[in-house]
Amino acid sequence: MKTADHESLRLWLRLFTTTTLVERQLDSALKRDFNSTLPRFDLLAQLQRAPDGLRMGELSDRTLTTGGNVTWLVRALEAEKLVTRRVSPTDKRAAIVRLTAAGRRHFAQMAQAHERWITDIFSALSNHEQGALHARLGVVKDRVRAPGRSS
Amino acid sequence: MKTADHESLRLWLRLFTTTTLVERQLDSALKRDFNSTLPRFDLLAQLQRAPDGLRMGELSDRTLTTGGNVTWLVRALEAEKLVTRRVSPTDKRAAIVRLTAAGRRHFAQMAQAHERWITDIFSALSNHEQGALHARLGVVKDRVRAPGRSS
DNA sequence: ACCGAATCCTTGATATTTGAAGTAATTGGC
DNA sequence: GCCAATTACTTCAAATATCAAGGATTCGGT
Repeated sequence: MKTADHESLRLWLRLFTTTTLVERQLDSALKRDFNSTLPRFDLLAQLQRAPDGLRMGELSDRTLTTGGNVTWLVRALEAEKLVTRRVSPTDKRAAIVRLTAAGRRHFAQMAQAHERWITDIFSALSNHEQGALHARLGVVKDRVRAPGRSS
Repeated sequence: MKTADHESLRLWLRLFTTTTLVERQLDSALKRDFNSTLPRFDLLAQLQRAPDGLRMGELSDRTLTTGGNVTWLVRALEAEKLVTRRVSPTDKRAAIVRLTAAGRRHFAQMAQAHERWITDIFSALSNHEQGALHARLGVVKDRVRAPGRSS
């Protein structure tokens, strides 16, 4: 009984711990090599997937952060000329954010290193195992009812 | 090639997303029902496992937060009479933190609800699948070289 | 015993995130 | 077309977290 009862709890603890550890490693590597952070990287990654740009709200959904935070992040990235904002022609309330050419270049470099780090970390698992993990996590994720984000 | 290349990336994105979603759900449920937070709960959980108490540094390791933050959290919990601190008899630099009786009661209530929430979320997976997930995550976790934390 | 190095924590400045409230613009039902 | 309800953002204060620096203490070799 004891084992079965706490199985989920142990799983959650491990999920949390593992994710946090990976997150820190990535974050500190981004800081070290690019003077950036994971939230910034995440935001830029979303933008890169969207050649036509994204609205603030879409960024907020996809990066799983609050609107206020997106405003803050975008302001900083804009100051560094990595993104631009402009008012949507069809809805004056909305702002559309895009990568600049410099932003694309900068992101491309980070993405390459980022992928190396990730691949290295997860190379401890076979491709097949990674697929299984991905699928199982998908089941859990759907159960928590996710609003946005692609994957 | 494309699929294989980005397999790890997709996995990491999903790991991150899933964990974040679960984390939020738990955090807001703790706030709603107990006016608490996940970091507080996590800290109390570590203390409960340690009847003899833990030093600040041990708490910091096990909860994966910085020392300054542990100081802050413990100060708050102490003000609520949920934990006590005393100087270690063998090392005057160290402070030993313990749950109070009230802290134990309070934690027990939260833990019960917490376990229900977790069990519910992960019930989407069979016991066997949970075990497999746990094992795979363990492999990843070990690879990232974790310093502390039990599970 | 003594001194420099390492350890344990706390502090204070900073950075980041959230959450609630406010502003502007759009929509939908009359 | 008009107005209340909704939506998209921004702002601001409060909550949290990090990081570097500093004080106290202990440890290790001599």
